Amino acid sequence: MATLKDVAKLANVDVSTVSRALNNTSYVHPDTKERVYAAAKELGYRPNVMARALRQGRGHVLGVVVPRLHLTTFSEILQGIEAEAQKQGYMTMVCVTEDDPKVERDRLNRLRNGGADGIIIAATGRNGRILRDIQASGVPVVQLVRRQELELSSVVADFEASGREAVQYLYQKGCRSIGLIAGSQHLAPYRGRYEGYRKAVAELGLEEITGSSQRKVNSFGYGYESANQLLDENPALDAIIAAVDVQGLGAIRAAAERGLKIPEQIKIMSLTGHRVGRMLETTMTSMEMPAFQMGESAAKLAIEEIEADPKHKPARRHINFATMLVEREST
Amino acid sequence: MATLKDVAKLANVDVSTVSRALNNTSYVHPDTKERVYAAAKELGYRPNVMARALRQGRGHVLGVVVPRLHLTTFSEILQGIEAEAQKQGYMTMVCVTEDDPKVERDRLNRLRNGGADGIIIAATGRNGRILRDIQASGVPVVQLVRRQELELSSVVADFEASGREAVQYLYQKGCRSIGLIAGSQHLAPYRGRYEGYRKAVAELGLEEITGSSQRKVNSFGYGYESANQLLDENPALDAIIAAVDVQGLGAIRAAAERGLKIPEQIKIMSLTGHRVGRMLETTMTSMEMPAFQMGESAAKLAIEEIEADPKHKPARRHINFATMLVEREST
DNA sequence: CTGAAAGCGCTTACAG
DNA sequence: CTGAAAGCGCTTACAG
Repeated sequence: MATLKDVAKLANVDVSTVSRALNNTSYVHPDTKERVYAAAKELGYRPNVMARALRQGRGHVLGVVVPRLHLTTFSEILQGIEAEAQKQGYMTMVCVTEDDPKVERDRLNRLRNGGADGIIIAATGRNGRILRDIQASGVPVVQLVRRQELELSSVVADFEASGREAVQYLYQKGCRSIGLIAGSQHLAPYRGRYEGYRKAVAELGLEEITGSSQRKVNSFGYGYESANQLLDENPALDAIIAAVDVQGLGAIRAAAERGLKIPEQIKIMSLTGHRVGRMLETTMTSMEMPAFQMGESAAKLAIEEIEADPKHKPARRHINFATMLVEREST
Repeated sequence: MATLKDVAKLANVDVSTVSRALNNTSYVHPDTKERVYAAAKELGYRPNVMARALRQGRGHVLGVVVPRLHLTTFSEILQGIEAEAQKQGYMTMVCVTEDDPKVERDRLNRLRNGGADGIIIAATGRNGRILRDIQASGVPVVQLVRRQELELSSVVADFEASGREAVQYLYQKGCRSIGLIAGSQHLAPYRGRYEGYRKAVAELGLEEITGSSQRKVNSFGYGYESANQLLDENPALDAIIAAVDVQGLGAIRAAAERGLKIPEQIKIMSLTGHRVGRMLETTMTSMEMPAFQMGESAAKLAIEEIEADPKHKPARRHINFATMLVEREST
């Protein structure tokens, strides 16, 4: 690989001149510039990003830490992050934790040692101190979907509102016995959805009916088992709200197996649309969140903070995206 | 951030000794070592990965280039890559191209300039020369899912066999008019599936019936439109094979809208399982590919070649994973 | 307008 | 067993 030195030799100038010419970083005589360009081209010169990164103290890398990608909104969010990163000249380093705090810690440590200029994370909630440390050391941290630490910027969807609106919508559709597949209360989004559900149900004078399962929370099995539990214990149930799409799929399956007609006998909807809802045999009503945009937004926040003048770092920001009811056949 | 120099000063030794002690790279007196460790700990020293990368000419980074992630097997494959990368001390840099050759070229150029030690790519097929160049320049390239260049290592599923076996399976189930949602013939996997289909149909003396659409190939809409076309043009159709799951969902939807009973009146299956097939109201038979393992395998190939003695680089390898028929309710 | 020098933070032959 | 020096490939004040 040709280096700056090789180009300099061929163009008969100093490496510093080559650097300036190639980066347009200060005036260089047009003739010289031309010679430099020609030499660079002839040698197929490509700047070494690691050297530049070391020198500038910035590698133009965004670290992204998520629990999972497959069949998850994180895959769509990640596409949004990557798109924005591309636009701004950043690369995206991705780490999958499976929500294991130890794995998370390892990856964070690796990322902070110069691997990433900023970190976007859907955290387990067990490494809060490390995250605050990282932020304090000058590497901005943006929380994704799960807001665990108030001191760190975040991009989330309004899960509480989505829980509330779902109940109101179903009530207006005539439902009076509305079950919620609640999910893990350790994680902010599930907690938020439950809060919204709880308040709306109370306001409407309905009974609170929740179901859960021992399975992995973001799974078909979780939805399937929880729905069966809800249906077993509440013969009058006329609606099921699932926290996420794959749980909703499980609930649809459970209802279908019992011969319950959707939506006539039971209405089912999901609080987090993956865009899978519209692809089903019976398409599923859901509260869609703008996942791609949320990714872009998180990337913007991180990059803005990375590139801000160190003396005037922007304040922490919490961005809350509204979710939108998309009515389909299941309700 | 504390540097080696700071640690050296505090421990009263030279930086080189600190480096040796911390990396266990040659004998250091136990007492010295202890002092170094203590100093490093006290300062919260973390090695700067960029400096190390520049010096060693290797950043322990794997570049992964895919067309898309959301609702795609690539998200699962990526999890496999990332898991193997983690295990071997590598980070994963991901680039999403949307199958745009220009984006692909840009990202590849960025990756090769020191961003990545090896590249795993599901390529558009339009940047073959760049890929061969990269491989020639010492950065190994592994093709993923789509084998476009014979000179480059690859990890794929046996798409041709999956097409063939699907036809044989449906034939044995009694189907005699089997349609294929073919997909783009520019891309190796679709071509492979079609080849398998074509041969099997010919051997069995059946008619070749294919459908397509103008929509984005890996989409619900593509499957929906193609299925409608197949059903319109072939009243006797008794089976539809979709190339990928999301197309299969579209086909199921199209059949359901026409009031066709699945599987009694029409059987539907997919040639590439995303694990979505088992979550449906009518679960979908599919040829599942071991996506996670394929990711691990691609990462292993790449890392092996990265770390091989430059004098004895391993030969190119083509790994072909068998797919497996998973029978469900749709057939 | 351009060159010479220092330095980003490491690693690694080379001495001793 | 450890230190001093060179160097990975750049960028960027500092002169002139």
